[in-house]
Amino acid sequence: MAKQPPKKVSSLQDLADLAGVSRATASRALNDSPLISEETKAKIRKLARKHDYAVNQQARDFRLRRTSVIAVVFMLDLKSEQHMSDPFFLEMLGGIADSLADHDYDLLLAHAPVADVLELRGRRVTRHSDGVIFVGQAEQHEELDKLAGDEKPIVVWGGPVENKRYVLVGGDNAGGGYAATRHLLELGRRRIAFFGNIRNPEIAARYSGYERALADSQLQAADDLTFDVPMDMQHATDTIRHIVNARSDFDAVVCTSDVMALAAISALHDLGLRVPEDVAVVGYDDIGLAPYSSPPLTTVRQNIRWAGRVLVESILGLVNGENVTDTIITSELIVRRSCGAGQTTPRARRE
Amino acid sequence: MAKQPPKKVSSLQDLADLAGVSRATASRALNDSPLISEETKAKIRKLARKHDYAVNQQARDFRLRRTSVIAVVFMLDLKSEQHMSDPFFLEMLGGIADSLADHDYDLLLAHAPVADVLELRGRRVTRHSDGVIFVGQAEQHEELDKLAGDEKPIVVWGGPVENKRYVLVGGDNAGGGYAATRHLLELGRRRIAFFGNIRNPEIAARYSGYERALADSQLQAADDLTFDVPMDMQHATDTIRHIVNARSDFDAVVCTSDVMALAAISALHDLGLRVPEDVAVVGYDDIGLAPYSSPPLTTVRQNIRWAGRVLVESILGLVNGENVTDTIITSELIVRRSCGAGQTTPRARRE
DNA sequence: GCCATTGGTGCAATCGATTGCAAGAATCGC
DNA sequence: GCGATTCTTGCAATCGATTGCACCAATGGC
Repeated sequence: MAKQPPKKVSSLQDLADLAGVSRATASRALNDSPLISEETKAKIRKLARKHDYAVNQQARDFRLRRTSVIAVVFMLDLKSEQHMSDPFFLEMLGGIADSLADHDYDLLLAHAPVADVLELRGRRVTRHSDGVIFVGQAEQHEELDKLAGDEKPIVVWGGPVENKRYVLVGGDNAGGGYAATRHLLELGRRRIAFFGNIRNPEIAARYSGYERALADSQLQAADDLTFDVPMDMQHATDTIRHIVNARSDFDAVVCTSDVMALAAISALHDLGLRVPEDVAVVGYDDIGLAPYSSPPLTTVRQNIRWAGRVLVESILGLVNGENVTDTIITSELIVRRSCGAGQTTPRARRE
Repeated sequence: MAKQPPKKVSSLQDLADLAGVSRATASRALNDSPLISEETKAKIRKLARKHDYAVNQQARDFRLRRTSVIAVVFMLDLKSEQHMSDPFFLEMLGGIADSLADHDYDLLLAHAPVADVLELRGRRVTRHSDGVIFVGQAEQHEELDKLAGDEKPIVVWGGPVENKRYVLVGGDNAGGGYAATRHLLELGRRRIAFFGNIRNPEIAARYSGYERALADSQLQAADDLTFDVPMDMQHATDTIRHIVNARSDFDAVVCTSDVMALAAISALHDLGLRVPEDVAVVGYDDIGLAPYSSPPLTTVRQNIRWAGRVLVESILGLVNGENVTDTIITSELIVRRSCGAGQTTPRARRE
C-alpha cells in the first residue's frame, strides 16, 4: 500500500471518505460511542493516527456550544498601581494554567477592570469562556456577587464574606494572621503593627487572626498600630517612614504580602533600624525570593499550586452543573532565622 | 412602542427578523459593508444596541477560519525548576496581555514544554491560536526554527542567533552586558565574574558585551570567572558558595537576572562578605523589588511593556501576512546607590 | 419609451463537527 | 420460515455567522 499519501486529511469528511464510512460514523468512532463496532472504531482510529488527523476543536466547541476556555481575571488593588508585579500572582497563574491544561481547557488571561468588575458583563472575557476565575476580591465583593450566576459561572479566590452567592476558594487567612502574630508575640514583641487594607476580605480575615492572637496574650489591637496599606512597595515604604518619623513605639510589623514586607524591611534599614533586632517583620505568601532577603523573611505560606488546582476543579464543576462548595486552603508559618528562639524552617530542619 | 421586549436576541437571525431584513443584510450592516444603505445600517445598529446584541465571536471566528487568539509560551530554563517564579515573566505577560486586548485578541497561556518545543506541533497551543509568541529561547533555538513557518506564525523574544527563520524581538543584550560591566570597571573593579548560561542566546549576547567592556579596559574574560549558572536562585547561591570556598579572587559579579543577583547578594552576606564593598553585584531586568533590596540593586532595565507591544504587533503582522522584521528594544543601566562614585539613579535625580 | 447602469437586498452555500432518527443487516426465537 | 430484536451505520438538520451571486427597482442616457 502507498504510505503517507500527501493528501491532507483535515476534516472529518476526509477521514470518513478514506475509511469508506460516513462523517457520523467517523465522529462516533473517534468519540468512542457505544453505537459503533469495535472493528470500525479500530479502523478509523488507525487511519486518523496515520494521517495525523485531529478534530477541529473550534468547530467541535462551536457545535457543542461551549468554548473549552476558562478566563482568569486578576483583581488588582484599586489604589496601588501594582501592575501584576507580585510574584504571588505568577505562581497562582502557573498553578491554574497547569491544572486547566490537565483538563484540556485553555486559559484566557484577562486584564483586570480597575474601575468596576461589572464592566466585564458581555465582554469577551465572559462571552468567550465557559467560566471565570477571579483571583482576589479587591474591594468589589458586591459587584462580584452580582456577576455570580449572571452570565457564566464564576469562582473567586479571596477571603470570607457574608451573604455571598459565588463559590469561594481561599487561604486560611484568619489562621495565617494568627500564626504570624503569635510568632512575634512568642519572640517577646508587644507593640505589633498591622499593615493592610482591611476592606479587602482576605486582609480583614488576617486582621481578625491578628486580633485574636493579641487577645490571647491579653493585648489589644491599637488604632495607632493598624495601618491601611495597599499591597505595594511604595505604600509600605511610606508607611514605615511615617511611623518612624512620628516616633511611634513599635517593635514588629505584620505585613499582608512578602513584597510589602520586603519594602518595609528596606525602609527600616534606610532609617537606621535593625531587622529583626529593633523591628521584626513577617510577610505573607512565601514568594520565591523570601528566603533570599536579608534577613530571610519569616512568612506564611499558602499552597498556591494546590489552590490553583482547587480553583480549576471548582469552576469546571460549576461548568458541568455540579454542586460546588467553598474550600479553604491551609497555610503554614515559615520561620526563617528567627531572632533568639531556636526555631528553624522546616526546610532547614530537613537538611 | 413597547420597550425592552424580554425576547432574547441572541443570533443574527433574531436581529434580522426584528429589523425585517435578511441575515445577510444584518451581517453586512454590522460590518459596515458599503453594499448597505446608510439608512438600513442605522436602523439595524440601533436595534442591535437596544437589544444588547453582540455577534457570537465563536461562530464568526469559525466561519472566518481564524481564532482571534494568540498563544504565549514561556520557555523555562531546562535545568532550573524555576516554575515561572521570576517577576520578569509577569511583567512581560502583562505587557503582552494588554496589547493583545487592544487589538481584540485573546491570550492563551501555555505551559512550556520543558523537553522539546517541537512537541507543541499539532497541540492545542498551535491549533487553537492564530500565532504563537515564545518568551525566551532557552536552548532550543534549532527547534524554534523548525517551528517557524511550520503550522502557525511565531515570534520569539530572545537573543541574536545565526541563520534563523523566525522573527525576533529582543533587548539590547550586548549593550546591557557592556553597560553593566563597564559600570563595575568604572568603580574600580577588576576581577569581575559573569553568571549565566551562555548556551542561551540572550545570555551569550550579554557575555559578548561583558567581554567587550573588559577589552576596553585592557582586560580579558577569565575562565575562572565565568560560571554557567541557570537563572534561578538556588544555583546562584551554590555558585557564590563555591567561588568563595575556592578562595577565588573576585570583586564583582555580573548576573543575568535580578532574581539571580538577589540570591547572590544573600549568599555573599551569609558568607560574611559585604556588598558592594567586598563584592559589587549588578542584576538584569529591574524587577519591581530591585530598589528594595539591601543594598538597592543596580541593574539593566528592559522596557518590558514596550517589548510586549512590539511582540504583539509583530505576531499580528505575520498573521495578516505582512512583512515583519526583527526589533531590538533598548535597555538602560539603572544605577542605585553606587558605592563611591557620585552616580545616582535617574529616578533619584528627578526628585 | 426602452435598455443599460447602479444600488440595495435576499438566497443559499459554507465552515467542521455532533446527534436524533430512520433504515438496513444480522441474529434469534418459535 | 418469518416476524421481532439487536447491532451498525447513514441521512440530514443544526450551531451562528459570512459572502458570491442573482435579482429587483430605480435612475439615467439617448
